[in-house]
Amino acid sequence: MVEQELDITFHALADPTRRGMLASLALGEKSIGELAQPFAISFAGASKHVKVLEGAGLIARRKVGRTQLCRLRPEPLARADLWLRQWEKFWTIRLDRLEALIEAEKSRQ
Amino acid sequence: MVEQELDITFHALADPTRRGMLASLALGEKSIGELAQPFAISFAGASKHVKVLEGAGLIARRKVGRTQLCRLRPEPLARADLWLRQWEKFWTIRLDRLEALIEAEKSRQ
DNA sequence: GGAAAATTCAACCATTCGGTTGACTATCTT
DNA sequence: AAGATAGTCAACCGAATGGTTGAATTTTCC
Repeated sequence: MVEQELDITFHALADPTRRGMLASLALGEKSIGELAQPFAISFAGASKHVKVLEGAGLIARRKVGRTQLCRLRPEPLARADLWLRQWEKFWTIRLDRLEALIEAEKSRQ
Repeated sequence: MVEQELDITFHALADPTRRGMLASLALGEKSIGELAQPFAISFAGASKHVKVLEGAGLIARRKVGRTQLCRLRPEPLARADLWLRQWEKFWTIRLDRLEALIEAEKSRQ
């Protein structure tokens, strides 16, 4: 069953809009509208993305009046990370170089 | 550009057949046929999965006679892990519990 | 030289994806 | 009671996904 969880988690993470929403939620609870706002996307579109994230267990919601407040649920991220760290031994030698490279790219942009 | 790399990497990882192929490659170089064998899948189907993995930079190939030998390329895994570790602070408190839980599940099965 | 093996390619298929629009529901505000 | 606001639902669309089959290609083996 762990296998299928990874399917769902990695699929949820494979979309830049959804990763952006998670990043936004890292700063605190957000409504669907607030999550949609940075992206050129309809309300219904955002609602679908939120449903995917919820289906992956990456967020939870609570209703406050007419708005839905979403908050981050990090467990699936931890599981995905655990899976990725299986492979650590294959890259550790080069990870320092990689980290520097990503830093360089970030500041170049 | 880092963003799109994550799209492609996470998408490649979102399929159990492809993750299985990576696991198989962790033990050493494999031909397409050897990669296909554990899965109830056609040769051409396996070839497509391999192409996805290659497109994500997760494997490289070299031709030896009429067979294609694939080997693991861990860099994209390292990048994905780097991204996931951004979120570490959201789960660290509970990671020990999670790790135990996954261990328990593994041995229960 | 000819058969067998390891792949790839092209065409096809059903399903899913990410997006839209428009109608609907629920809640708040006035 | 009448908007306006926040969100969902259902239907649709085009593109991509994961799979197949069958023909073609390259290399090896006899």
